[in-house]
Amino acid sequence: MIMYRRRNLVPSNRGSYRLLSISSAQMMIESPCQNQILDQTFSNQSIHITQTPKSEFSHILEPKFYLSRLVKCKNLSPVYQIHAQVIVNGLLQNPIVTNKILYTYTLHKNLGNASALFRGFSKPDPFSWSVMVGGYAKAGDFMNCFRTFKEYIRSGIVPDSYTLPFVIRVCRDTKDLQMGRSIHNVVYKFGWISDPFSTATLVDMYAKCKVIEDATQLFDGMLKRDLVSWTVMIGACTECGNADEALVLFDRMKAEGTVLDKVAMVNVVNACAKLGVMHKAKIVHDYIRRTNFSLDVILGTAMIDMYAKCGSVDSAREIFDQMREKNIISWSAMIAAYGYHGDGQKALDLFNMMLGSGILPNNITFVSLLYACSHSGLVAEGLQLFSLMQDEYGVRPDAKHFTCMVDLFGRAGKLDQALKLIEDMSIEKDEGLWGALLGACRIHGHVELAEKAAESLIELQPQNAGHYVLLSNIYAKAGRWKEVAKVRKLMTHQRLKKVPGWTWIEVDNKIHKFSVGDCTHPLSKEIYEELKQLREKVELAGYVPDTNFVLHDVDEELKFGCLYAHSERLAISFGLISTPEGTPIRITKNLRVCGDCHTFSKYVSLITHRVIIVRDANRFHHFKEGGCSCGDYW
DNA sequence: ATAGGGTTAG
Repeated sequence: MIMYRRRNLVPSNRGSYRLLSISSAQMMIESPCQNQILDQTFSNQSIHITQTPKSEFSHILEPKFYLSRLVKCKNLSPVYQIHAQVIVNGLLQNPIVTNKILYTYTLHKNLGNASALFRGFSKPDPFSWSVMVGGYAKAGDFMNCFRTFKEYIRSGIVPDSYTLPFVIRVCRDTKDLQMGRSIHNVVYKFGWISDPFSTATLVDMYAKCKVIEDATQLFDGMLKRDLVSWTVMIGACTECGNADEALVLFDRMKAEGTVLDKVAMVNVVNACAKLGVMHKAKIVHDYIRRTNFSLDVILGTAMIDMYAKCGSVDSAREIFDQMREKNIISWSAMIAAYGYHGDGQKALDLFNMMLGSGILPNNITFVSLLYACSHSGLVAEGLQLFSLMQDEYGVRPDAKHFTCMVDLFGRAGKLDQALKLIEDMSIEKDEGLWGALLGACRIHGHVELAEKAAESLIELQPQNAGHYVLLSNIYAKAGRWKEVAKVRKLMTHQRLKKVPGWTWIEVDNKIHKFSVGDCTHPLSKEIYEELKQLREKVELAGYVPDTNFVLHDVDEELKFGCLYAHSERLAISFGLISTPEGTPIRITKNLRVCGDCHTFSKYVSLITHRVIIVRDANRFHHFKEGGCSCGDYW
């Protein structure tokens, strides 16, 4: 005699039953099969049942039997089968089995079945709660995730710490700092603060919400730091603009004897990329070599980016060629590397190679490509790519693509086309776009258009003092002193001040940092002298400060004294001078002013072998002595 | 049986 409630299983054909729904299955808990063992074969969610002597099928009453089968489920349909089988065999009372089914539903993002099953639990244990909260988080249903979490906390049962990382991650992904802080309180209240999982996730959450102070405080207070905590903190420093500190942590971590894994290394590599210091990049690469990591896609791609941003596109390419597996991100990173090193043709060649290997470009690939074109003066190619991406690859241009195109036209002196593009575009215009237009106006002295761009920038970022200064300079050049006064007054009124720029010099693998007028560095006298000499050489070589360059930031120039804001031209002049043989002198100027997002040159670097690298908004342009590889628009 | 950290653009 079979003891389950047959009405919950619908007969599909003779001796065969189908599990109707999870809620009807719940009812089966009350009447498990006790006396009979059922031999079952399954197809299409149907259970074929024949009665067999108990001894031959005792294994199907073992929880282990179901657990191992649940783990192997690649999709939902075998899960239904197993679920039905569990019901029929009366194993739904076993919390381990039932929770595993619950977990398997959430793993396949079927929260409907999971919650139906969950609701039938008279006393969900912490495991069940955790699986539900995590399930909603994985499925991207953040509302229900938080709701379930609250219910869990209020349910009165003593919670364990497994649920926390789920909800904290949701706060991180949604950048919901307020919720994150309140979860932090819960963590504290239940004494989970000593749990490295919860704490590491909180550190990560604070970092991604850009509150490095809270991240640091938590990390410093940790009693035990494991590999992940260190990794998260290294990433946090980089994320919040302190890559220097990230590398200090890397050293501390090694000193404590922690062995880094690939994920940790990716974070260290990112710190180097952000810093842009070749010396550090080499140390990190050495470490990676010594530890014999295979270059997987992610680590390899991160290293391509690191070498490219540290100025060596060749080393980047070496890594690229060494990688066995490459995905679209690796290709895009390498294309971008050529782009910001001013080698647009190589970027295009690589793109064609990529297409040849059957990899489809995405929106980011096209950003890198268009960038490469604009910075190499490849106007026709850029235009062609811009239509190709839409017609051939169905990539809708976003603000970044338009920005590249405006830059492409602008640098090539085709301001009217740039303007037309902006006027015709239907998507929202962001600060990058106006910045690109302003950059073009600066080069070509288009005052009215620059005024429009600067005004739009101020409208978008009213707190960015740099925009006001630019606008005021535009008015000053046009002799519109009333407007100048108005803008300056507006600035004072809003208590806006420009953040001073800083400069760093790398000599013999050592970094020397100083800000304008700062003489605290022991070698600052020599540094200023070097800059002075460079300027003299530049002028001897025929460089004349361009007084027609109407829209530059006068304050900025005054500050830096020896270097011009218009560093692109300066770099060409630099190309005519030589550097002391054998001494790697790299002078890097960083106009890091108020998040200045235009195409102003952000760095000028001078390297041995008479190669000049201009770093412009994170991109590099190479100039070799006696020539310029960047097209004719310079 | 369940939990934390990774790549391109900006």
